[in-house]
Amino acid sequence: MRKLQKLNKIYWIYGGVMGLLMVLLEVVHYRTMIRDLDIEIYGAIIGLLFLSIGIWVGTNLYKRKTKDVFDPAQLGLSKREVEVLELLAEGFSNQEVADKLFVSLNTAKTHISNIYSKLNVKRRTQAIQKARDLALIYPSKE
Amino acid sequence: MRKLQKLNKIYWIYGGVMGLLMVLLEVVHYRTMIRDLDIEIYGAIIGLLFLSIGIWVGTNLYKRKTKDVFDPAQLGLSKREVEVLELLAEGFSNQEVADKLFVSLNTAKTHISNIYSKLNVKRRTQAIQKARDLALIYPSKE
DNA sequence: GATGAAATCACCCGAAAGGATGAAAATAAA
DNA sequence: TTTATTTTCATCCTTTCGGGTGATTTCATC
Repeated sequence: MRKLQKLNKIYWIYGGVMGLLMVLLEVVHYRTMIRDLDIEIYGAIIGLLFLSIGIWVGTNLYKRKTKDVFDPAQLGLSKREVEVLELLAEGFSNQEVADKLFVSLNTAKTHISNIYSKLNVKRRTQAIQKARDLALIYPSKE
Repeated sequence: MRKLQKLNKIYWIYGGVMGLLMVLLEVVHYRTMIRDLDIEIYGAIIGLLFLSIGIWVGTNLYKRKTKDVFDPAQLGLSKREVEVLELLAEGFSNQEVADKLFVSLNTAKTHISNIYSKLNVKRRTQAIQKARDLALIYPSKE
């Protein structure tokens, strides 16, 4: 739902930009016609213009794909569970997670198990993966 | 040293591709001249061509930036170990890694243990962390 | 004050992961 | 060809992880 809306927005932006560029193309076109420039120069201008547009679109497309922030609550994750998840992603063992949160090992395990079922995964490495993909935790250092 | 060589290779590839595209451009150009097509069609072809080229270059440029910073050999990691490391980062279990590489579980475990000692870590989550930080593996999916 | 969600803890059990060690093929390098 | 490295596999053992179940305590909300 929300994702679709976002995507649609992106499409609108791209569409608008494309439309503007079409107008620009026409302007350049008629300008060159009037001044009777060589067709090769015209082609070069068009080429350069669209090349830069393509690069811009390409980079932005790639950026879009890799990000996108999510709401932990949407997955039913509690505050505490997000905390645990962050510690998991930092490579801590169950015992270490328990120590850092000042709870027992059993409690930590319970949280972790709940996280797994809510994220629909089976291993901690997968949980970290998923959390990263959903940007529930910081994507990387620095 | 090796990194520079790699980059140079990339530049050569880009250069070569660009050269080829110039030739292609000329071919399209003369073809349209001969057949006396409208200048607008010519422009559209050039535009589309360079747009797609731009998108391709753009995405690849972005990928380059985020990848390939470190030399695995510098840490003493063998080719096979890097392979295993990538599978670890994708959240696979020891058994799954073994299956994907068509080796026994014991072999996979040996590789993994060696990776740990070479990366100076104790758990697989830490290995993934470190590999990510050192950009030994791709930062994110796809 | 009752209700429900969140957080806490415990116990059991099987599966997976990790450590230590040894060793046989296969490849690469000398 | 001989040496060195990589890749492969094995066995034994300990620790950690994960699943399942049940229970108690906060805490906010109605």
